[in-house]
Amino acid sequence: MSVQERKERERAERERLIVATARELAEQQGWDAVTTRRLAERIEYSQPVLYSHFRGKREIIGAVALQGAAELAVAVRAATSAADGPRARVAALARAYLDFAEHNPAVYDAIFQLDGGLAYAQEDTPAPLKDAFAALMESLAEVAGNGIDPGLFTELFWASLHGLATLTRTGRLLPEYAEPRVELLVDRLCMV
Amino acid sequence: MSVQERKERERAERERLIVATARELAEQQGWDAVTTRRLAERIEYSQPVLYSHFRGKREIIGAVALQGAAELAVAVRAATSAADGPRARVAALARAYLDFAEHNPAVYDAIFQLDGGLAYAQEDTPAPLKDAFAALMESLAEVAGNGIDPGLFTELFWASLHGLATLTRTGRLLPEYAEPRVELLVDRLCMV
DNA sequence: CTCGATTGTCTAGCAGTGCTAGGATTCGAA
DNA sequence: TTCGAATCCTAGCACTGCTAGACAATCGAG
Repeated sequence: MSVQERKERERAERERLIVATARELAEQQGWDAVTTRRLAERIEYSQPVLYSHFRGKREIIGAVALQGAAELAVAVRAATSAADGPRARVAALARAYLDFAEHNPAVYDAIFQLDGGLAYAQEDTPAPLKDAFAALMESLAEVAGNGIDPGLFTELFWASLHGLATLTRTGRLLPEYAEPRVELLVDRLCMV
Repeated sequence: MSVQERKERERAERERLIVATARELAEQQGWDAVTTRRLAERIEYSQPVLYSHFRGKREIIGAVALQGAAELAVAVRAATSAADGPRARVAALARAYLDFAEHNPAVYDAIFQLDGGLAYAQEDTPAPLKDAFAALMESLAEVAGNGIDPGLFTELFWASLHGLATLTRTGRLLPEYAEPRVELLVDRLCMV
C-alpha cells in the first residue's frame, strides 16, 4: 500500500515538474521552443514519459493554462480588494489583468491564444477558467449600468482588455498610450 | 526586351498565384495545413520555387496579410460611407470589422495574430496596414470626444473590436450576446 | 548554326517536429 | 531467489521548413 502511495506521489510530482518546466521554457524562449524533446531532456526523462501523463503537447499547454487561469483570478481579486470604490476597483482590475498578460506572456497565450484543448463558455468548462471569469465579473457587475446583464458587460470589458493585451504585446499599439488607453476604457465603459 | 518583360509578367503572375493559393488553403483548412509542400503542389511547381519569391513561409503569410488589410480597409470604408450620422457610422464600422474577421478568419489571423514579419505602429509599417488603421480612424475621430486624441481613441476601439473578434471565433464568448455586445460597445465608447 | 554562359527548375537531403511500437530493465510480491 | 508486472527507453515513422547541387532550357555572341 505505502509503496503504491509513494509511487503515485512521485508520479504526481513528476507531472507538476512537467507543467512547471513547460511553463518555464515557454516564458524563457516562447512556446515554439517547447518541443517534446527539449521538455523531456529538461525533466531528465525520455520523450514517451510525457505521453504517459498527457495525451500530447496540447494537453500540456492546457495544464499550463489552467494553472495560469487560477493565478490570474488570484491577481485580479487581490488588486480589486485593495481598492476603494467601484471606479478604483475596475481600474485596478484592468491594470492587474494587463500586468499579468505583460509579465506572463507565455501563460497568457496558453490560456487565451493557443489551443489547449479546453472548453470555454460551456458547462464543461474547467473550474479555473470559470472562476477567472467570475473574478472579473465580481467587480464589473457593480458598474455594468442599469438593465445591462453583468455577464454581457463582463464579456465586453474582458474582450477589450484582451484586445489591449494582445495588440500591445505584439507591438501593434503605441507604448506611450498604454496608460491613457486604460483610463479611457474605464471611464467610458463603466457607469460609475 | 519584350521577352524579358513577358518573363517578369509571368513571374509576377506566379507570385500572385502563390499568395492566392496560400490564402485559399488557409481559409479551407487553416494555416497549419499551409505547408510549403502542399502549397508547391497546388501551384504545380516544386518547393524551392516558393523560396525564389519569398524568404520563407513567414513572408507568404505577410503577403496574405497585406492583401487582407487592403480589403479590410475597403470593407470598412464601404460600410461607413453607407451610413448616416456618427453613431450609425461607427456601428456599421464595428459590424463590418467583425464580419470581416468572421468570414475571413485565416486572413484575419495573418494580419493580426500570426507573425508575418511585418512592422506595426512604426514609420516603416507597410502602407496597407497604415491605411487600414486610417480607415478606422476616419469614422472614429468624430466620436472620440473632447480632448481625446483620435489616435488614442481609435487604438482603444480597435483593440476592443479585436478582442471581440478573436474571443468570439475561438468560442470564448457566448454567441447569443454577439449583437448586444456591439451595441453596448458603440453606446459606451462613443461620444455621440 | 553552333557553342558557352546564364537562367530557371527540380531532385534529394538536412535537421528538426509530434508521436508511438516494441524491446529492455527494474522492482515489488511470493 | 525467482517470477510477473509495471516502468522506461531506444529507435523509428511521417511530417515540417528550408537548401545545396545537379540538371535542363534558353539566350546572346561568334
